[in-house]
Amino acid sequence: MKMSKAEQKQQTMQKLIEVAREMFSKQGYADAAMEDIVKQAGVTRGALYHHFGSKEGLFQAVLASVQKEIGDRVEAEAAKSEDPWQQLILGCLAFVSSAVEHHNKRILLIDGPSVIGWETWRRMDEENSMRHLREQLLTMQEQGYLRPVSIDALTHLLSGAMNEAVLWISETPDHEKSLKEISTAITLLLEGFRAK
Amino acid sequence: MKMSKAEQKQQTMQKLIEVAREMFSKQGYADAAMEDIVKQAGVTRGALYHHFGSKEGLFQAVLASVQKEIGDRVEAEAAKSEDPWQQLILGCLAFVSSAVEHHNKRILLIDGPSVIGWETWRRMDEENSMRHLREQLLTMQEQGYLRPVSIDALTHLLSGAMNEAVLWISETPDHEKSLKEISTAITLLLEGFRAK
DNA sequence: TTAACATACATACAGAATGTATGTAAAGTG
DNA sequence: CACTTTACATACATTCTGTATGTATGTTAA
Repeated sequence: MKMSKAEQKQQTMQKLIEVAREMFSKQGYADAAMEDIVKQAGVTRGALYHHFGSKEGLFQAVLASVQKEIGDRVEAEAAKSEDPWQQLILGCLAFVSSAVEHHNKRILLIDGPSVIGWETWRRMDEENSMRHLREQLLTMQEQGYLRPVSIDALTHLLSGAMNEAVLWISETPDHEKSLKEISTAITLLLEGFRAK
Repeated sequence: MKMSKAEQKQQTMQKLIEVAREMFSKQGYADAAMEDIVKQAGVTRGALYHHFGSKEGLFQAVLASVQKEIGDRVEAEAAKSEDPWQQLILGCLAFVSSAVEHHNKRILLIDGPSVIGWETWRRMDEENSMRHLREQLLTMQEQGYLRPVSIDALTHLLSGAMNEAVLWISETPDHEKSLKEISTAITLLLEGFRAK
């Protein structure tokens, strides 16, 4: 079983990301020691620093993988309808529910902005998981579904609202109930922007 | 000029909080070294650990002071109207604009949840700066101003939206312009919850 | 008023964690 | 087949938090 350098690299990085993702989400970034990560991944500090350069670099890789997973689910869910308004609502709810299910909220929403800085975090968020939201809103405004309003402002308001919703739901004892409450509230919230 | 223990304590703590607030907001929590903080405050590590117990303890004290400042401004602003609906809008805008002005967003919104944990951060936020939002919404619902909706859910949605708005505005080149856009958007957003 | 005590620090040190410099074996390349 | 690059391992330097201990000064009660 000979391995090419490329395969080896891919495999080592993947393993490190997996292990790090687990530890970052359970202990938080600050309390996860590189020493433990490499030990559990079966390599040494050398491998980690060779591929990721720093602890922050590793975190960024982990964050990207989490964002991508959620982004894919949102996209798939939104595509289930033809009506733009319905697509928007479906996408929002898909984001909230899939982010809640995923036990990586800490990486995605809590440590993310703090560790890599808000600007970088925002850029990554937009590229991976929030891209469609902005596009969807832009399209809807062009087609006259929305009242006149700054799309950038609206995008951030919605994004912030949903992120906080995810964290809140995760803290409540009855996820299903609070998810329903959030769904209702988001639907009403969006109603405010519907062109009359 | 003899100083009582109580005075001395008060003075040292205040000075440490001031210095720490400066460094936390400029360099971020992780990159602010206790050594530098105590040096700049003119005391030693002993004093810091005596009063605050840990770096996290110091941060929590700093966060509380920032939250209190903003909370006071929000309260004052909201009290300028008699109409509940107007009060709500005034309070929201006061929060956003005063948090934007304040150059401690990093402490308040970015490092806060990460350093002391989201649950603790939320509790502090509710006690200091977001308390009135929830109360205001509750009152308004009782008086029939709002559609039937979970107040908890709504509170978190609004809070999250505004926090994100603050960060976004801070990043834009023209604060005044983006603040206006956010104001419009928030007003529309709230409109969705108005009882018909 | 003075002995006993508590408080507010200072100092030195221990422990842990990140990052870096250097070495090495294997794969890739001309 | 020489030689270069890559993917690591290992040892070490640095830095930072937290703790243990010492001390001077203010406070309190007999």
